Amino acid sequence: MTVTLKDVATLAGVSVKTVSNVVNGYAFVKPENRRRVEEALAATGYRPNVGARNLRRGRTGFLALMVPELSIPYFGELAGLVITAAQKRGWSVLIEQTQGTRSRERETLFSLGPHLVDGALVHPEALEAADFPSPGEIPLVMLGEHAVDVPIDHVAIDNVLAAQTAVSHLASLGRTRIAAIGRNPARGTSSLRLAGYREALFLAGLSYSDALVAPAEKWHRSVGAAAMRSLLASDSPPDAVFCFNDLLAIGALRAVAELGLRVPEDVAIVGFDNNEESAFSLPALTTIAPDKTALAEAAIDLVHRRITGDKTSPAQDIQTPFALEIRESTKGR
Amino acid sequence: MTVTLKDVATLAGVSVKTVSNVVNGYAFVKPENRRRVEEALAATGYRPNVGARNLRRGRTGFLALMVPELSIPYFGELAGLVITAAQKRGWSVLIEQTQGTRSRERETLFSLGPHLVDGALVHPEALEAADFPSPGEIPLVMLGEHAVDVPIDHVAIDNVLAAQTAVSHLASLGRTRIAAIGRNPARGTSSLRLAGYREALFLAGLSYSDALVAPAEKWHRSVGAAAMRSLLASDSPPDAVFCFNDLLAIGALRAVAELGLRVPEDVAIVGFDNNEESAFSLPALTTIAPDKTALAEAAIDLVHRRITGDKTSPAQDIQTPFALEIRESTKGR
DNA sequence: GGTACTTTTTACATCGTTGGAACAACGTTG
DNA sequence: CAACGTTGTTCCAACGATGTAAAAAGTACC
Repeated sequence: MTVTLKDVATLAGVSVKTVSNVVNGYAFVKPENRRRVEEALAATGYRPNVGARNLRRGRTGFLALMVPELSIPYFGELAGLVITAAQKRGWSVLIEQTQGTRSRERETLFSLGPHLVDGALVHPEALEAADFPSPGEIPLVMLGEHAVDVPIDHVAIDNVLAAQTAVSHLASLGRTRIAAIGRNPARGTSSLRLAGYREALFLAGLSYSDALVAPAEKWHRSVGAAAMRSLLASDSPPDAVFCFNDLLAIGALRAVAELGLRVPEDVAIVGFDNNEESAFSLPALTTIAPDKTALAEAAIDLVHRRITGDKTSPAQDIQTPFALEIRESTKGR
Repeated sequence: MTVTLKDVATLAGVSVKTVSNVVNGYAFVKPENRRRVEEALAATGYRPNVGARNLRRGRTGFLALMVPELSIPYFGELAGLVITAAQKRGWSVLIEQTQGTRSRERETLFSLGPHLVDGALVHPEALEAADFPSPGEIPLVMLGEHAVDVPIDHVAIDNVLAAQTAVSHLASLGRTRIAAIGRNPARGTSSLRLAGYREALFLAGLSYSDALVAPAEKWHRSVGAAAMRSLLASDSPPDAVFCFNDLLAIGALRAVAELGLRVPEDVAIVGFDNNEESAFSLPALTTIAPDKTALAEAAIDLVHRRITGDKTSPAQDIQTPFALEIRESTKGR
């Protein structure tokens, strides 16, 4: 049923290796033979057995991408871009979901044998430094915020600066009671964005207050709504909110609307991630827009470099660009 | 560096095969030897070489999932569920994106050699019957609407009935000028949902009018907004709209809002897919909610059955449940 | 102690492919 | 025409695992 090199060789009347040579574009094959082999190839519909080839070459042709959940828009979008970038380099991408739990992340990281994939892009959420495998197992690139300090290649935007930019924008609109939603000590991202938030407050001459920082276990829409409700229920409610991602912001928008308040007149809202949906919310969401394409391509670039040779140079830390996308939720319509 | 069976065997002082037997849980191994092997296994940190094992066994341990684009929420959510369901059965999932173009879909389908993956779940958008590979290549399961008539296992909800349900809901609210957005002759889904739309109109005693059916090349938010604008600009604008997916509906919501009209008072809107974001739009979207988990699990079930044995029984056609999720965009707040 | 049987281990071939060495064929050259 | 470099092809081993079959070890019984 399945056609092997041997079948093609028999049909073409040459050795298996000659067929292999044709398939792999080896230069020195007599035109006559090349023609015969190519005909046999076409006639049989030969497809190389990737497994066997990789066994021989010591490569698998696969990359793993580890993310919390594909159903989260940011990761869906990112995964799509990573797959596209990987394809250009001839890799197929295997996706592993961890639900953002530390145990699943550890398990996944550990299960990525060198035989399964050539390398991996990981977007950790809760991993700690100790969880990382001894370096040199397989090439690893970390995506997203550099929560822990491990000597591993890493690509992300400058989270502190991005958060600071978002909050400074709110301050520049004259808002003085700027809240934040998304504090979560277990997530590295959270502390970076919180740091940016505090920096911006400081630069604007505003004072920091714990009461204005709402925690959020999961950064989901419903959590954002709940957090917003509790902020608005306080004695001195905020006149602006920086949400640590767009989902929280979308939830916040809804909570504000349900209380009959207006965005941005009563409360201005800024998100983070620039999910596609955020350009269409009502009102459209002002947000930090990371260049996700650049992120995906830089990551693939890095892992490519590690796989093809460079095993030794020190871990790199690449920052990709971002922009503040100003929309209706801060500037109105 | 990499540990093979041979290394473990040397360390344990037994033959390679005995180690293999231990690894694979073969019954007749002397307790003493088993212990020694297990120690050696632990000491070396042996991980089986998946490629080699599969070469021998003729299995790869991978499934492919072919979708148009992961950044589309429906596919992101579905892919997540498929991966989870596959994992329970010990498969890893490889994702291929086609952008919904026929050529990419054909290419992808063709490139799925039997060596690369054990089976594939495909969600075609533009494929035609002639594009399908000769049956028996690798197990294939079609997800989503059965656009073309090919003898291939297939899982989906009843699209005609679902569309009919959605539109009947609008009619039951007393709406009489019910429009539709999403007509696209190149997509099988479109004709099914259009058929359901017409059925519902008929059942409600409403007449069909081409003028109320807006085409949509891509079912994206911006297209939905544009289509809605043109519907509202007509002489006798609709008082309700059935959008062929949630993205179109989200776009429509925005167009209505930009014109200063109200949903659902002036125009009621129903979507299709129940994307997570649709529960949080303003107003929240009434929509057809397919049971995506059931869909993913049924598909994995089917492909599992085909891979492990049953190659001969006729193609199955499984219908998974759906529900009408009534929210603010039709019933108000 | 020999026979028959069961349990345990091993050697070997094999999956489909490619790298390397060996070999064959060829035209040039001295 | 022998020696030689160049080109083209074949043979063999290897990648790491497992199935098969046969060898070895152990047990039971007469």
